[in-house]
Amino acid sequence: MTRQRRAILEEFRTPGRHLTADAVYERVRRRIPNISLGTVYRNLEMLSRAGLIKTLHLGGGQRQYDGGMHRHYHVRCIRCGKVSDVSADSFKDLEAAAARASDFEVLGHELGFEGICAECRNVQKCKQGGQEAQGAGN
Amino acid sequence: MTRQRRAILEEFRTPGRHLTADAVYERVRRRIPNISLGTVYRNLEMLSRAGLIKTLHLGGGQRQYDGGMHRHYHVRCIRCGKVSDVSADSFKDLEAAAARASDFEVLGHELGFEGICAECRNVQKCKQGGQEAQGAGN
DNA sequence: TTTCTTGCAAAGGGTTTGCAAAATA
DNA sequence: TATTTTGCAAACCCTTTGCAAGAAA
Repeated sequence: MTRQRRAILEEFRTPGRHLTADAVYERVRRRIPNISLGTVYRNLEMLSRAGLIKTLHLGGGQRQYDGGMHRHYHVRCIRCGKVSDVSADSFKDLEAAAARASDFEVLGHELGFEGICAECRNVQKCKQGGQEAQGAGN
Repeated sequence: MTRQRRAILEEFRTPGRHLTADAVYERVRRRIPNISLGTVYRNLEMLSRAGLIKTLHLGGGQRQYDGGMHRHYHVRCIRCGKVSDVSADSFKDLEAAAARASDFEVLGHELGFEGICAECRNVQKCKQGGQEAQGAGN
C-alpha cells in the first residue's frame, strides 16, 4: 500500500463516481504532483483485479473505473457523455439465464445503456422552441 | 456500393460470426489482396451506422463486429477469447426497466457475459485431473 | 463529369512496459 | 536487506485521417 495507491483508491470513495484513468490522474496530481500516468494505470488494474473497483467498457472511447461496489449498471448520455448509475434491482439472474442459454460457465457480465439525459433533452427542447435554427453549435 | 464494401459485408453472412476489424481485413484480402485496413475500418463504421452490422465492445482489447441482426447477446471465454451467441429471449424489457430506474431516455443497451467455454473447461479438467475453485462474480 | 471511395502512410489516443531510482515491508 | 512500486519515456496497439489517385453514379 503506497501513498499513490491509497490516493488513487480514495478518489473512488464518493459513490456514483465514474472516472477515466486520465481523470484519476488529474485528480490525484493535486495531491501528488509528480505521480505518473503509468502508475495510475498500474494501480487501477491492480485495484480492479483485487475487486476494490470495477472496470467498465462503456464504449465511449476510454475505459472507465467505478468504485461503487454495490450491484448497479450504467447509462451513458450519447450527447454529453455523462454516466449515471442504474440500480440493478430491476434486473435479476442475468447470468443464470445466460448460462442456461449457452454452454459456458458464466462468471460475469457487463450491462450498459445509452440514451439522452434529462439535461440534454431540455437543451434540445429549448433550441427547437426558440430562435436558433442552424448555428454551428458549440 | 463498391466491390470492397460488398466483400466486407459478405464476411458477415454466416450467422454467429464475430469478427475484429483485423480478421475482416485478413479474410477480405484473399479476394482483394490490396485492400487497405483503413478501408475496412471505414466500411465497418459505415455498415454499422447503416444498421447492417453491429459494433460490439466486449472488452477483449479489440472491437468486434457482428452481422447477426437478430436480438442476441454474447459470452466471451476469458481463457481463449472465443465469442458465442446467447439468445436474447430470456431477457426482456431491459431498456424499459433502465428508463424507469433513471432519468434518461434510453435508446440502446449492450449486454455481454464472460465465462469459460466448454472446451476450455475440458482442457482444464484434463490438465489438473480435477476442478479449481475460481471466484464466481457478483 | 461530379461525387464518393480507395490505398497509402502517417498521425492519434489510450494503454502498456522496461528500467533504474525510490519507497515499502 | 529483499521486494515492490514508482517516474519517466518510449513502445504498442488499435483506430482514425489527409490526400491524391481511382471507381461509381
